[in-house]
Formats: sequence, C-alpha cells, structure tokens
Amino acid sequence: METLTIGKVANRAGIGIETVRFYEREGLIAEPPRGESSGYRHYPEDTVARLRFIKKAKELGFSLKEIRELLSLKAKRLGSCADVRSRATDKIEDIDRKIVVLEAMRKALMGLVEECSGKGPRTECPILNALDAEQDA
Amino acid sequence: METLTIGKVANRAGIGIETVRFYEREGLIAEPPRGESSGYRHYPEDTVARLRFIKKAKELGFSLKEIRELLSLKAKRLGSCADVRSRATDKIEDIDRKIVVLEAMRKALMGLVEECSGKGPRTECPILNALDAEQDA
DNA sequence: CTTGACTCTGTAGTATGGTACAGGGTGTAG
DNA sequence: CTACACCCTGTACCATACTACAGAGTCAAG
Repeated sequence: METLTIGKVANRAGIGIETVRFYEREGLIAEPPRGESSGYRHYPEDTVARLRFIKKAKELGFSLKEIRELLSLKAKRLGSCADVRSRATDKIEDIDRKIVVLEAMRKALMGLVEECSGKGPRTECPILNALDAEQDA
Repeated sequence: METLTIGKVANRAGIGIETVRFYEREGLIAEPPRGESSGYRHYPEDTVARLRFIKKAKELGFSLKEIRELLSLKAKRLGSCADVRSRATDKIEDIDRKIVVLEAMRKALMGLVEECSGKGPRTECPILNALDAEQDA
C-alpha cells in the first residue's frame, strides 16, 4: 500500500502539518509507522479521510474532545450498536442545548434591535438603554 | 460620594475580584482612585453598573473585545444608535449561522439514529457506516 | 553531489477569558 | 492590641486549538 508523508496528508486533508502532529499528540489520529532510517511518518491513505472527518466535525461546532468521542465509537471492537446509538443521542442532546442557548441569545438581541430605529442619537439608543436597564436587575 | 472596595463591586456585580482586576487590565473598566495609604481601589458606584453591563453583554455572546467597543460607543459623544444596532445585527447573523450548522448536524444525527434499531451488532451499525461515509467526503 | 524542499523533536508563543496562589500590607471589631 | 477579613502586586496556571520557530537530519531532482 502506498503511504503518504505528513505534508501530503496535511495537504490532502486541507490542514497544516503542525496541526496533524498536534492531532497525533492529542490522540485524534494514531501514531503512524515511521521510516527505518529517516523516522519520517508514513501515513496510510485513510488517515486523510480521518482528518477530513475531524475538519468537518469541527466546522459543525464539535470540540476536539467531542470529536475524539465520535471517533472512538468507530474504533471500539466491543460494544453493540446500542452503545453507538446512545452516544449519538447524547450528542443530539448536546446540540439541542447549544441551540437553546443560541436561540435565547438571538431572541434577546432581536427584541432589542426591533425596538431600535437606528436613527436616533446614541443617547437614546434602546439597545444601550436596555443593557443599562438590565444592569440594575 | 460613597465608594466601594473591590470586593464589594465584585459581589454586587456578581463576578469575582480577580475578574474585576482582569477587566481593569483589559481596559474594560477605568483604573479607580486609590486610598492614600492603603493603595486600595475605591470604586464609584456606577462601576457596578458597568460590570453588570459587561456580564449581560457576555451572556448575549459578545466577546470582551466587542464589549469594549460597545462601551466605547456608549462613552462617545459621537456615533449614532445605528452603530450599536449594526453590531447587534451582526451578532444575530453570527448566531444564525451557528444555529443553521447545528440544525444540519442534528438532522443528520437524527436520521442515523432513526435508522438504527440499537439491537444489531456494531459492525452493522448504520451510524458508524455513515461516519465512514463522511470521512470519504 | 549539491541544493532545496521536506521532515524531525522540542519548546514556546498566540488568543480568549479568566482563576489561583504567594507573600506581603491594611482596616476594623471586640 | 490582636485577630481576621480584606486588599495589594506579580506571576503562574487552566482549557481550547492551534502556530511558529530552532536546529538538526533526510530525500530527490538535476
């Protein structure tokens, strides 16, 4: 099987070399075999897929810790599909909690913006006034 | 005018003493006058309001940098309500982007969980198979 | 066989938003 | 006047997620 240098996996995954090494240190990817004399890392091709998965999950707002958990679902040789399912539903609950927080933030900001014509002088800005009013709360 | 010690402003604002000093270093609150002999910070009462403003804005998802900007808008005799409004709408857009991504994620995970009986062996788990599929994307 | 691109380890720095001491001095109640 | 709570500065540390070297070795094209 063809192997890839760190520069090539990084490039194909669309991330930096240092980041690949960082992910290795963090346990997100396995330590690859090394060249006999050089000590260079020789990656199997599926490492690119794994790195892309990490990148994608990160874009979706998962922390590296959460991504490590997601990846461990796949890695485990023991455990049933039910274990995987329960981790996935936990993750959905995490997502729901994040959405709830964001929706509350959004609602609060929308309320302020809707009151605000954007035309008045700063001293009458309802957004700043609202923040001031809340200060007394 | 009555003044407050750092412990009292912190307590009234609902934050820690160290955080108050941190905000001072970060330029979010002014350096207060000090006691002649003690060097203790003597805060005017409106510092509590300012700290509560900061706390509230943080809850709305503003970073300290953004809050510093909001506070400076507030302080400035120039600048309109529209400036403040536009920062709030920018923040709403940030939030919306995050929500969209999370909902997409949620939908994807829900689809997988629904397909999954939770009874099969791990090797046939549709969730893991989907994760593999995503890695190839 | 040289040259330049690449890789190695290890350490340190970036930004964010704090938190936790150590080792002092101060202020006040009993 | 003695406790004890409080305050001071300075520094270091926490997590998160990288990013940037330094100084050394390796590989491959020409």
